[in-house]
Amino acid sequence: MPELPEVETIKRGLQKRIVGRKIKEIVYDAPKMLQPNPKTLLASVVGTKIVKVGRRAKLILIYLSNGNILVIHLKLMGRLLFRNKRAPEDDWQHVVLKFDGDVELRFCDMRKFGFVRLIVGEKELSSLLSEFGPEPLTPEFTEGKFRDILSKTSRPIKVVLIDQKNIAGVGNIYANEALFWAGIHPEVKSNRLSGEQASRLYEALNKILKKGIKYGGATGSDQAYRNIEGEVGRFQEHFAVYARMGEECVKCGTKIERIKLGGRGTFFCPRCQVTR
DNA sequence: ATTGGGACCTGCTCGC
DNA sequence: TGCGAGCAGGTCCCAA
Repeated sequence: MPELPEVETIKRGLQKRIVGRKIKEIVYDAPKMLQPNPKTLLASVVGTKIVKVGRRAKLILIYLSNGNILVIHLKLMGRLLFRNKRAPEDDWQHVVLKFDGDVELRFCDMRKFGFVRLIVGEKELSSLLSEFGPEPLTPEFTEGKFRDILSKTSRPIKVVLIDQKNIAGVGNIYANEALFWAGIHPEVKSNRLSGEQASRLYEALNKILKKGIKYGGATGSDQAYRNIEGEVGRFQEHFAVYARMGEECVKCGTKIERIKLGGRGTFFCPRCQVTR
């Protein structure tokens, strides 16, 4: 669920709330969510201070005063909630970082797919992060680079967009939306896009990711996504195609269709989104 | 080399 | 009303 804009929103919240705090204790009831294992993680984390918070792709990076880094992935349903320790327990609360000042960060995840991973030093971190493609909304993500990536494969463009090795942070929602605004059918082979189409898609992708951040991310009908204060996002109010199967296209009124691509739901307007 | 499917888990919705 | 099948935004791993 949480894609680049949602994770970015969470990161910004964490920057305001947890930087400078000391981690006094970590409690958990789902050992698998702590990697490589709870004992190792706790031993090198408890007692340190948080020096900064970052993001790469859909990963949250929490830099600690001893040079180690906590990497958090929320997968489909994970939430990070910043709470006073006396606040009532949250749903699916499985890992809690307890800070000084009677506050804590609660990692809640109904499916326990998410994880907190201990990374020892910058070297291990850069090797982990090097697996990802360029980061959108940064200078490294140029139109030239984007076109180069698209030209290297014949997979459907929708599948290429959500592959983290190609472009970091784009998931199902934003890939569907970007393709709609670019007027491109999701099944078009990536290396068959015209220069014009690739250019439009580059612009659409950047625009939709910025818009997602502006609206604080998207909280779908399952209500899964929250920012760290527990609030829902507002980008879902601006979905053009995602989760709108059978509803009218915002541009032409044609009914939005749904197919399956890359193993997941893919939504598009059969009239506005063309193959060439 | 790609790509499709299942696994990881749990809860919700839909159709019979 | 009850029940099982199918589905869910991410990623990894394996087999074809």
